Amino acid sequence: MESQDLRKAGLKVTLPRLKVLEILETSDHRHMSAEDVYKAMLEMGEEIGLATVYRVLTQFEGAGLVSRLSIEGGHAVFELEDGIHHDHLLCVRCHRIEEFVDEVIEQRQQAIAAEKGFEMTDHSLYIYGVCKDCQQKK
Amino acid sequence: MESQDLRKAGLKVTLPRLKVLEILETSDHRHMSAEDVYKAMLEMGEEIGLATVYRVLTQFEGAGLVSRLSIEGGHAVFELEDGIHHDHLLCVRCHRIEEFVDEVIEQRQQAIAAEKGFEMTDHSLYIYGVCKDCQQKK
DNA sequence: GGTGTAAATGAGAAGGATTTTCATTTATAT
DNA sequence: ATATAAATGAAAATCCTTCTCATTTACACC
Repeated sequence: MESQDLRKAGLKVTLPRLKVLEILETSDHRHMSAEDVYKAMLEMGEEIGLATVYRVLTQFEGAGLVSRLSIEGGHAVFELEDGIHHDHLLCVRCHRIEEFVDEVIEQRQQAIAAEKGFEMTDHSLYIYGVCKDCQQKK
Repeated sequence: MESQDLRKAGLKVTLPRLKVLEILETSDHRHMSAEDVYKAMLEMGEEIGLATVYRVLTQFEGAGLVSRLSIEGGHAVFELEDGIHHDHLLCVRCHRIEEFVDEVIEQRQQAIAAEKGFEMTDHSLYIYGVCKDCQQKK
């Protein structure tokens, strides 16, 4: 019942928005760029403009429905927000993205911010490496 | 004796390169964008093209003379490489950048990569917050 | 169920950061 | 001194993303 989520966010319930949500929910990939979503829409036979995809994703981000990852050097990717904070591991070969949660790191970050007199608002942590599959393909 | 560093990196010793190095070494700011370096050059009375600044900084990065930070949403900033790995804290108000080293986090990252079967090649960690000065200005 | 109005859309233009192209200049090995 | 490969500057090109603006649509109200 995603229409409710949209209404709650003060967004009208439109086909493009519903379809973008549907794609994020049903795609094999939990992490998609705006371009990925756009292409998936076209393959689905839905008309949409790339600008609308960006707009909708940005609004969803504002509404807390998705999170945006700003990956080093590249374009942003979006993931459905599940309410559980996590960080990311990225394969530098196949670009696969995995998620992890680590309480020790979370706490150390808080401690470091406090030491430096910062009021921490956010953080971004990416671990880059070669995933198991890609190591074997070598 | 930076000419040596340039030669070691297989780069010809040119005025633009020496001047960019000089600016990075003598600036009050340890972290500068390409634009910052470009403006500093012009203020110094040195002719240079912005493209050259980008090229030179990228080459320096390749040579291990500088590191590039890819800050969320914005442009890249560069810092002289001192051989000591560190991560960064960024003030979201004044954009001040501080550095920190934390062994606990480093080790946890290694452990997480190992758990996930990744061969870790790199990582990027930014803590965002409001610095002490900006908290008081509030 | 119509219908006015504010919000949403699509297409293309614009934006900002960075890279590329290419003709000209320069460093350096010989 | 000089040949040659590399470096430079300016402008164009690129990439991702946002904006503009004319047109369409959702939905509150009658």
